[in-house]
Amino acid sequence: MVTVHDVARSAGVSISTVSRALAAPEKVASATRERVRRAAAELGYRPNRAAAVLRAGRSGAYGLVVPDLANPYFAAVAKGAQERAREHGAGLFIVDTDEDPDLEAEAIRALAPQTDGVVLCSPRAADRALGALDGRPVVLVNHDVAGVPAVEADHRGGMQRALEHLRALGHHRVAYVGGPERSWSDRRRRAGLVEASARYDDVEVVELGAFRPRVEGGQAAADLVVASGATAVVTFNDLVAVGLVDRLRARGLDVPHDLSVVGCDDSYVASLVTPPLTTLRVDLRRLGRHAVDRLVASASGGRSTGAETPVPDAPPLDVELVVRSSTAPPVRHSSGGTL
Amino acid sequence: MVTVHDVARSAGVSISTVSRALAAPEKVASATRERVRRAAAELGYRPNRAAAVLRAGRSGAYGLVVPDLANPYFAAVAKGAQERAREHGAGLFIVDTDEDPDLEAEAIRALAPQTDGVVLCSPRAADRALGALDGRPVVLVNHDVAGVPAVEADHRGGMQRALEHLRALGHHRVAYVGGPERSWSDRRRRAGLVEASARYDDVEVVELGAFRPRVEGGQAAADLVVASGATAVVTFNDLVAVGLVDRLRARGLDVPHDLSVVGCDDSYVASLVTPPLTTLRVDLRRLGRHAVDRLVASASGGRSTGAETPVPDAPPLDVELVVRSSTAPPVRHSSGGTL
DNA sequence: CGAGTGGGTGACAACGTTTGCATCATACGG
DNA sequence: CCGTATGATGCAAACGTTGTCACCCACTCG
Repeated sequence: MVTVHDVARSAGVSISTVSRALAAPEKVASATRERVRRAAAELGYRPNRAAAVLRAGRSGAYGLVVPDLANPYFAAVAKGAQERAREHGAGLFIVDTDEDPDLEAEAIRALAPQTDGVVLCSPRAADRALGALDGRPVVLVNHDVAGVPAVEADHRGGMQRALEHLRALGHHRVAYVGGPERSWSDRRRRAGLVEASARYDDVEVVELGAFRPRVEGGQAAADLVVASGATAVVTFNDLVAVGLVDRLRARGLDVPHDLSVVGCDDSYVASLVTPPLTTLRVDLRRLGRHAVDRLVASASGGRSTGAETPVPDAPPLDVELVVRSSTAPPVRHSSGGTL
Repeated sequence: MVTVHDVARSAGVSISTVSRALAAPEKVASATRERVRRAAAELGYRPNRAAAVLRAGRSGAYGLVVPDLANPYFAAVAKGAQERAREHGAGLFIVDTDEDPDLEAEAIRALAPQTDGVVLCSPRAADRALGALDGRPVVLVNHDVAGVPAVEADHRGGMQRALEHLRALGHHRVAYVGGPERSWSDRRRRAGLVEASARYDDVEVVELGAFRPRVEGGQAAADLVVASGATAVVTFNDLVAVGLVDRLRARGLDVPHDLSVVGCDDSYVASLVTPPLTTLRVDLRRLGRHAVDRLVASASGGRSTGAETPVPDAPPLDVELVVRSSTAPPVRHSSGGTL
């Protein structure tokens, strides 16, 4: 193993100079710096992370906690976060909690001491989670706790756009098929849609209860949607939309003619199913990148100044409407007058 | 921060005893062990990983290199690997190389010194990659290099099952729509199908060239498949199958009546599209778990014995055929006699 | 009853880095 | 030409853990 000592000997300087030349280049004369750099490159020196961590207290690695890596939503966030961490020269420990709050708390407890900060994505037990971190830098994704930096998508704006789209098509009664009861995202989306509808007096929103955020959830919701008399529906995510479409078809109803469907997330199933789904797209990769950026900012900022450096809250990420074939004007057939 | 010293003082023993009581319980008297354990728990002692790594040389973390986390295939493998690593009490650094061979080599170079071993999943540059690791434990997934432990799925058996299924339905001419040219998986699947067909003298396989392993690839392949005169087709993966079905439909052909389609992977799109795809399922999560198990085995085995402990090659994971609605007997319409 | 044995424990060195402090040389102002 | 300020460098002490070695005691066997 090549150590600072080897580099120092080869460059004819002391180990302190080597360390400084690599970590704090401005503190060393440029000639020396170059000599050290060359020697390091030549010997293939790679600083021992463990030693640096031990001495300096910071680890050069961050943590990311997600409920389910197999869910393309979180996979995309993880990809973005990983990418950005790499660009910052840091590693990323990814932990999949399998949606288990206990596992989540445990993961954080294990992660906290060996990382410089943790990104919590859609935490299932934010309260306990935050307790386990005692003051270590943390960034929340899809969650909100007073005083804790967070990164989020502009759900409100997205829902606004979805509703405008449906209204422009001529829909006046729109159902919302919600996700899990305790989901923060669900609350935001639901509220966004209701809020958007309040702006118009010719559109009303029917809120439908909690459903599993999967295909089965959509299947379970379909009959309620039909019974609600809505001509259009916005779902918690794309999978729910897929299940909804599936069940509607089984009942002989046609999407979009009998019912317009808007999904959420634009996960890649949205474009694959029949009909391709109109959906709300969030740049998840970017969400992950942002989260890491904020973490880096609060981690280094907090350290260098000593005092609390309140990293300014970033503006929420744009949510855009992707129009495909699952939305259309409502047909005014026999049931047209029932509303 | 609570250190061994604090625990030692509290338990009235020396730091060595504390270290042993926690790491090598059998080497310490049970009464002392209990006392130490209790003191540690009471103080909330958490060993400093960095210090342990620095001193002991092993890091308690593994690395996983995947080409694309957003691909559900790799996401599933990553999930399994992460899960198993956690069960082993280790962390997992996941690096997404974005299919870039350079990034892959760099990732490994960065990962190698700070982990106890690395899992390379579908490496894009296995040769360079392995060079970068100089002798550190490594396990390959979906790849094969002489002398390097690997974990793989039983592609041969899977293809055998797919072909038997199609033959039983009455197909005699089966096309294979291949994936990327340099893909190891593609070579295995292709060879598996050809090999299976060789067992029967009433079935022949038409191999079709390299296609992108995505929806577009399938769309591009569709016309060639039709022209080939095959009545059934097996694709490199599910996405290709989806693209294929899409283009066939656009041409007014029906799946499964005009052409039976078998996908690969049973990624979750397979059951969502219309018609739901018959496909070959691999338990990817298990694949990831196995990879980590083998890594742990070769990492600890190699260390404890000193000599090379050739971890026995694990049997390939079962690949099972999931029959849905994209396969059916060929119809003997006008073109029935052409073959 | 003494020597040998071995389990249990403590003292201490090392792991490779960062960093506060001391040192040295150089340049500048008086 | 000397004193001081300043910038560049070296020395050495940590960081918290593991593991080697030596030690002590109790027990056993001759």
